[in-house]
Amino acid sequence: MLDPRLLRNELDYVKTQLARRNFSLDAEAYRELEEQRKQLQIETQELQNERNTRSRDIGQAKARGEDIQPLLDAVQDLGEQMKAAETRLADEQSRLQQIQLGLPNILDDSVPDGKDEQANLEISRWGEPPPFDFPARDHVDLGTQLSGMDFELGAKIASARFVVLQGNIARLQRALIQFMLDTHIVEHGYRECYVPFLVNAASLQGTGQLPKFEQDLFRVDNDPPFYLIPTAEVPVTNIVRDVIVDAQQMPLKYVCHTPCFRSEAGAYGRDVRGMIRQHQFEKVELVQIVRHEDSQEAHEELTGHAESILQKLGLPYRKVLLCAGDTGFSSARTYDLEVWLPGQGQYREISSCSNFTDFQARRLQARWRNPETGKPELVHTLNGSGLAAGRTLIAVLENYQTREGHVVIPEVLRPYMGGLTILQ
RNA sequence: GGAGAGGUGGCUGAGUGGUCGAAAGCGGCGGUCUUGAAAACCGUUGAGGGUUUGUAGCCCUCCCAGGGUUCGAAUCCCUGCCUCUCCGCCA
Repeated sequence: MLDPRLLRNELDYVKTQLARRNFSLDAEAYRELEEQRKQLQIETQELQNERNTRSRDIGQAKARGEDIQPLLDAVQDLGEQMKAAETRLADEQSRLQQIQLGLPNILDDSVPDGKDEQANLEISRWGEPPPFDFPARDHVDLGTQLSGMDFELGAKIASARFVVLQGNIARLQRALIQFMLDTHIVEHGYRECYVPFLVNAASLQGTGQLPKFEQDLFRVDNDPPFYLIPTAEVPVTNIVRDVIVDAQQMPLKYVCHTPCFRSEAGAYGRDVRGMIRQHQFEKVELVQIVRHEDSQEAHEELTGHAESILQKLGLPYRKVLLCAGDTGFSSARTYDLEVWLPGQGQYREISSCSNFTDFQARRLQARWRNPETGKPELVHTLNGSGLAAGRTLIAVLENYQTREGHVVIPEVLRPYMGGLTILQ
């Protein structure tokens, strides 16, 4: 959510900023609603004030043993008026709030213009695509040949976009997850956590998935409904919902492995082959809760933590700064890390690292107490995949394949694989 | 699933329907004392919002949430959520 004061005082600025995302804000309509709100709120509060004053007088008169009937008569229809005003104000405020909840974050100045991924800005490349002297197989062929990756079985048990992994391929995915968690805990100072995979609507509104993106989520038929988490970002960031964090505890750094569930509505034709786009996948997520003046630096640091996993695994990747049109709803600035997939002959997203500034914090009422002012201030929230384990598994299989269709296990994973060096 | 108890400020914990946003204690902050610290003592200390150039003043809201009764609700009534205890069941 954007600062309501900013919307009130600098509406044209907001409109210009949001236009970068191709989001069109009807400034005139908003201004009108805001004007009505102001009138209604003043009116309502005046009526409440009168009610309070008169009730106090009645109390005092009664205590003195006076006849209070005339006073009671005088306030006869005050209550009605006040209730009516309160109702109108509540309606008006909820109308405004609905609009506010639908407005995306304001982009950082450094975000390049552009409407889609074509305009993303490549920042850096690391590693070289492996120089195979044979035609590269994709992970579906490799996985099938190694007999541990079965999409038909996934479809039988659940539906399309599910997979069953078995044997050493299943173990390899688990090894990747363990390796990532250990690295972030030991080397990068994150705190591991375990969280609910089903969350309530308030949590999803806090991080920005609701009310606007319900079609991307799986809803569980419960009253009130639960939703399967689309990312650990949701439960982990909600740790600080309605919390005022002590200054000494800042920054908070969490790492969390969870399955993620996405309906992929609107992506029916895309990436239908293989494990690239599944309804369920494993991910290790990094979340940071920081002071506002630290979030830029934290964004670089967190992205670096995700990069270090790719580097330790020896996977070639590039780092991309997303353009205005490609940056997510809640984010002010996002880096994508794209890993080289020999089977596709292209770089594909394996991590997305975002600075949400105070956008989520305002929805979450997530604050910290600034010792300098003694007052609560909104935190800044950040997160990034460190990394998407399913896609990392794919990347390992494809980049470490041999002519025979075997897969060499990267050094750093061998301790997690009981010393195994090759899948065959 | 059955039976019972309860949800008040950072924490503990009071609160006959009438200046209660709320006693007291702890904690925090500031000060006195001290070479320094501790102890003691004094003071101070919730959050959100409106108006406004305003971190000034004035005002509104908030004692789990949502309704209701009343001139007036932390206090009374209803519903929901959550927590705790016991029994049953279960990983």
